[in-house]
Amino acid sequence: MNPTILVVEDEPAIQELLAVNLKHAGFLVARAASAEEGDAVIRAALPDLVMLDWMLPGQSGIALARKLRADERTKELPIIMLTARVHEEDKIQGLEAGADDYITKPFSPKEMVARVRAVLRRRSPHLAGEAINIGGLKLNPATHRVTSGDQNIELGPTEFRLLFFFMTHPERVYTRAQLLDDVWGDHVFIEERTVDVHIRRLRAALEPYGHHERIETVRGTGYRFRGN
Amino acid sequence: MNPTILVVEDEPAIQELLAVNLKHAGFLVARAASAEEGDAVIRAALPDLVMLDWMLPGQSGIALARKLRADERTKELPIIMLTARVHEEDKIQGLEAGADDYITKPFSPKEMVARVRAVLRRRSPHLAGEAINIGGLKLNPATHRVTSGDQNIELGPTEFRLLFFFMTHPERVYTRAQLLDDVWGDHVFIEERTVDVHIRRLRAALEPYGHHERIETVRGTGYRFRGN
DNA sequence: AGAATTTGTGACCATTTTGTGACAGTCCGG
DNA sequence: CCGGACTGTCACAAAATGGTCACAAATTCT
Repeated sequence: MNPTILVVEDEPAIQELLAVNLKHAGFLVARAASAEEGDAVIRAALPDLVMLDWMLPGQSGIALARKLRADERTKELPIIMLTARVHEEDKIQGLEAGADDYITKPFSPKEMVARVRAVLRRRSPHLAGEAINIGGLKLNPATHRVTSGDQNIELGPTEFRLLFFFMTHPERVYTRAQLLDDVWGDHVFIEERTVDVHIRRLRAALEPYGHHERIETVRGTGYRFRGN
Repeated sequence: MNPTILVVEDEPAIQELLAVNLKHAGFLVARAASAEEGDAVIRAALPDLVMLDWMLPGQSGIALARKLRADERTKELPIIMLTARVHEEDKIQGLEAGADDYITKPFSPKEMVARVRAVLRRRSPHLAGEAINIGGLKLNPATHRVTSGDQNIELGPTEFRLLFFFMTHPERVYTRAQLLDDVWGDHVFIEERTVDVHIRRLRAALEPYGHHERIETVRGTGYRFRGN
């Protein structure tokens, strides 16, 4: 359902930045810190798109791109190159190597995500994220907006992520632990009850529009978003 | 409730990729980086399926597979092998070792998840997250919903667990002690008559839909869920 | 039939689980 | 450096659930 994106980037901070924003946009993210590692991951499991840093320790990103294009199995794999700057000659090299798009640092996260969507859409339209509409409650991942009819619903960041997760996984019950894992991130140490509080805040925000009852409590287990 | 999958894979990036996609599909994921570690994990807590890399440092995956098949307690444990390529001879070895399916690298994450579901479904449908349907009474473990036709049946947590147990073990008589063990958990100290009360509550909840008579009393012994 | 067992039922209350409001720390833009 | 937005925790309130009990009803045994 959700596309998997492989991020090949040696700088931890930038890798993290990319990963967070992509996850936030609903993508699944795999990471690699070097071209070799990226190559290994790709040989094991084809992602839907590769985001490849131009400059990598050891084998360069562009070399990996060429290699991918040369292999029958990865010929079609979309590639986005990350570069400090694109000179004309780099561009030519890159086009040769077969990148589908470039993103130059520094980049805005929103733009980055938009580029990823654009490339995915070109390859296979259904992978790109469209606005989700469930019973009149609309969430647009691209514009980061939640609306009901023409009314704008203001949400804090966490509320937004929570609602996004629910709307992309309707009808299914999630425990507090699972929600912490999926919405907050794996390694955090947060009280499970904190989830309750955010559920409440989200409900309060949706309440004026009547959508609050979509978030159902499943006693003894967790919460569920009613998808119909 | 959600099936647990043990991933035995030494390559961190691939392990992560597997884990991310499996979690996303609603599975709980345990990890091990070597056959030995995997073995230990399995002995500590039986997962519902093992995804086993063919090539592992030290003891090979295939050796672990054989070992699992040889042990009475893990004889039935579904195994999916991850291989770089399957030669005919590997296949024979693998079949001997008792793998239920193979996934050859590179694989697409979506396909991988589909395979896992397929294997689980073969063993026991409800583990694949499928609803159980007995005579029009439907129980969906993923959404934690019980329905008859399009009517929603509200159940408390214990009632739900009890019904789940019955529906996954129809046609068989259970004593109160066995039910306490299986539905409540081993170590509890609860009056046996308490089971009767919950049976009654469950019957009451099912009664408006005519399914109450499925729960049959076997005098002098216990209860049975009629499976057809 | 009458007594003895076993199971069904309704009610009660303690415990557990969830909802809510408040609060203090952090982060960020101005 | 200030003020506002946002988050994670707490403590307490509200709700629901769960285990028992006492008694009724049903079944079996003499």
